[in-house]
Amino acid sequence: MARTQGSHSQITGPRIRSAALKLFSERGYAAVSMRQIASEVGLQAGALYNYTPDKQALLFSLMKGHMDELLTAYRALPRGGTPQARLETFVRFHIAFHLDRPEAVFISYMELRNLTPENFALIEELRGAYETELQTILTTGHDQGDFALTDSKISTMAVIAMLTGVTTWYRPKGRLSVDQVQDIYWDMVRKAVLA
Amino acid sequence: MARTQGSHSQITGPRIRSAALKLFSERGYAAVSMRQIASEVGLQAGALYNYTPDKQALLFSLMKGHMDELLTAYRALPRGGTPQARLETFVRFHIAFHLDRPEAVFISYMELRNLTPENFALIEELRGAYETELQTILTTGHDQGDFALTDSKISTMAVIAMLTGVTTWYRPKGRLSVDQVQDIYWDMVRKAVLA
DNA sequence: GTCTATAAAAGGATAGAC
DNA sequence: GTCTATCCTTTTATAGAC
Repeated sequence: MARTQGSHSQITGPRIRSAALKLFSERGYAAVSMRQIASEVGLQAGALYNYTPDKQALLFSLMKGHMDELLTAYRALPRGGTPQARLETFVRFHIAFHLDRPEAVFISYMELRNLTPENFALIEELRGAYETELQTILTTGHDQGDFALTDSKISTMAVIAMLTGVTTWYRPKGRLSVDQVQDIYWDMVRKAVLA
Repeated sequence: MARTQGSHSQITGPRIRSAALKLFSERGYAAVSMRQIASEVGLQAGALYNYTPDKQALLFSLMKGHMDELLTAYRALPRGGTPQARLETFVRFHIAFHLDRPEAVFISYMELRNLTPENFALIEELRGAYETELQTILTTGHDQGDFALTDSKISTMAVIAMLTGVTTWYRPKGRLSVDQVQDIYWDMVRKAVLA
């Protein structure tokens, strides 16, 4: 049965992170109190400080973890093939990855301004690295004559904005599967950059 | 010279709205206090309540004003022509309108969750009406064989997400003019929905 | 219409008992 | 490792003087 006191260090940390992820994504970092996070986990507020030095570190940890996971997962994919094949891989990966963790995606886009300047710079560097992965594909394809782009940086931003937008409307119980969504977006992206 | 007391009802209201718009967009609704808004205008916090019943009403007023302006401005445009011409009008309008008021755009996308349920429903209705304008263009073009769409609702969301994304990277002093940005995005949208 | 003053609640974070 | 208790600050909103 439930204990109201005792030692749970192995599982309490992840539960706090999970609760913070949920509450931050639902209500926003600034609108969520440490007491609310603690309550969600079944703790008193003071106990949280055994796991994070402060609220800011908790937010940063969630965002850093998300960006690290994004880059690691993408870079673990096979990288060969034509620019078109690599672009298709990117599109399908981006959609699947983002639809799989909507809360972390939401936080990572919405709470940037609540990071300290130092933490913001670190997250932006990771985001930039991910964007560069796509931009490299697009410029390679452009140089080989497969793609027609006026400006590779803008195309990069446009494609990422379009793809990330799936998280604003997709619902797992909805009428479309992730596979179908991937097919539809790949079709639009493919045509949009076509030579 | 500056007065520290006195009556300014004609201009204080707009200045409060302007200050709130700026601060909400920079730091987020929940992170901005009424004192900070008042300070930005050169008032004490209590004076704000001559202009708004509470903080929530101030946020809602800004978002409602933005959405009303968006719909009114779009519907004032000429509506005739082929689906392709109407789509181009939409794309260019959406970019120009959004780049012209980045703060209101930011708030209207980021602060939805800080609205009361009633206010949220009202804003969502306006957003839905705007999306329907685009979806109508796309389905008309699809039915006439000009466009090839797997799913008109998804195409609508994808195009809007892509276009609205300009506000995340565009800077007025940057290397591209609004005209150039419109050209680039219109090229991508046009190809993306092409039959 | 704005000020000062204040009420009443909630916030982040810490100390010390267990 | 968690609890209770508390410090100190900040918050939204109101009351009454000017």
